Amino acid sequence: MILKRPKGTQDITPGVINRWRTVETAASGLAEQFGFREIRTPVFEETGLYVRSVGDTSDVVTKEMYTVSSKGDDAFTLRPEGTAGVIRALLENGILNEGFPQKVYYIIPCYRHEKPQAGRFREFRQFGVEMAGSASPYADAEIILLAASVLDACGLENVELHLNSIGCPECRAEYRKALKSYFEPHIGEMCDTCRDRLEKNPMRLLDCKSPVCKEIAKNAPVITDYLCGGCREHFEKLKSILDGYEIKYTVDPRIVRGLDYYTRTVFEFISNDIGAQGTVCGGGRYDGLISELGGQPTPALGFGMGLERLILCMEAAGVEFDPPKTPDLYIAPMGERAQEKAALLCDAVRRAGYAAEFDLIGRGIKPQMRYADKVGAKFVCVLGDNELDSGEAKLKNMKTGEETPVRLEDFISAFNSLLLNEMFGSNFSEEFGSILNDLPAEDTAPNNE
RNA sequence: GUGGGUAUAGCGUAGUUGGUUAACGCGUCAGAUUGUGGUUCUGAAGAGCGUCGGUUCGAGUCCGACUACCCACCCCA
Repeated sequence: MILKRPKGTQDITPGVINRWRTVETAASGLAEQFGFREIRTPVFEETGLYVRSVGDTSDVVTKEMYTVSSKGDDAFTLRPEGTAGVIRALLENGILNEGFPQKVYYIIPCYRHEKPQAGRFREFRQFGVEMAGSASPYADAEIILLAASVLDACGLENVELHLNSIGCPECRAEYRKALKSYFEPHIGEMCDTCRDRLEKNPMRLLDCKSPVCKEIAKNAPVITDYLCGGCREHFEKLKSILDGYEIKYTVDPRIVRGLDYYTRTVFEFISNDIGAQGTVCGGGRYDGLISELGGQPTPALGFGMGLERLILCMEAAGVEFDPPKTPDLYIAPMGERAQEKAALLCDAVRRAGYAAEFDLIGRGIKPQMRYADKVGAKFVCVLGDNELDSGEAKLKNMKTGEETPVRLEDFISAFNSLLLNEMFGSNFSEEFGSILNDLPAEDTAPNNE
């Protein structure tokens, strides 16, 4: 009986790992271009961290956390999101004392006990960034631009940016009052959860999908009419910066976000191609979080991008992923004596910086050729008694079928020139080979990245 | 937590109104005269039809329960 993986998790098998490499290199590369440095924090944190940051009434905290007790000590929770742990780490390591702004990014697995569905998992991976120390709308624009750049680099064009401002605690209080007085007369007609929301979190009333509530919410007051002067100015400036970047967005007053720490700017990048869970990236500003977690009051903001959703979008759009790495050379030994030689030769080729394989299961020549073809080997070298006795073998170019004789004693330099010719043109090694041969082998080999 | 759908070899599927040794494609392995791949041809291995229990002379095909997965609500990445 084969055991099954836990519900809501997935295996990322070798056959699809290149999809992940594609998005991870795009994300980390762009983040670093924007001046974000990578940070890595524990997968579990003290439960209280999430209760204080994400919010003790949020769905994430009240019903989705994987909390474990550790030998009767404190309760720990598998991180349901990245921001809280990263801010904790920035505080704990004094990084916020090193000057502003601080900009970090991460690629991490997160855990939420939800019922799995298309684009929703119990273990999912996020690319996230956090920036601390800037209250400027240029900072908001900067992270939105970064997110848009990553989506763009992944070949996605049908992902829409939805933007909103939910104000600061002051103007939000005004807005809540307005919402309450608007909904109160209608509350009898609305669904149970909404009745509950009226007191606890009236902003969620706008989000309800039930037709009746939706209809009622249609004419509800919008937050943008209740923003205080500072918040309004911030939002207007952000929009004009985005216009300058020619980033398209729609102002969507219904975006309120389920994590309690957000203030002012909130945004989502939404796709229509991957089912009901279309939010590929969500983020915003959280100016109150750092002080909430015990630091000096410091403006901050960030976003999280769901990598499996990102990959789903790319698959739906037919985007080509970076191809997997293939062997530069496959050595096909025939017989015991040849296998010994093949093993040593293979080792030498790898030390020269190339990817190489040889037969490990004693197959005949034909299956070996098939294997070499299947794994996409660029060259094959057949090694049998003839080659061992004469000291000369052939390197077969699998694309052209062309065979080049090589002396086994200077196999590496011959292979080097062959590959360089392949990459840069037919006479490359004749013109530059002598220079390259004087260099250490490692420096002349392509690094295959 | 609520609702709907599906469940046949490693993967993707076919299995008519229940009836002989469960079929096909891909993949895997092996051959097609002697040491060379990608095409083609031939052959082989591999499931007893999610589990349990019913109905029946007889069930992959009908009924029930359970389980798993998928999708949707909710919420979010």
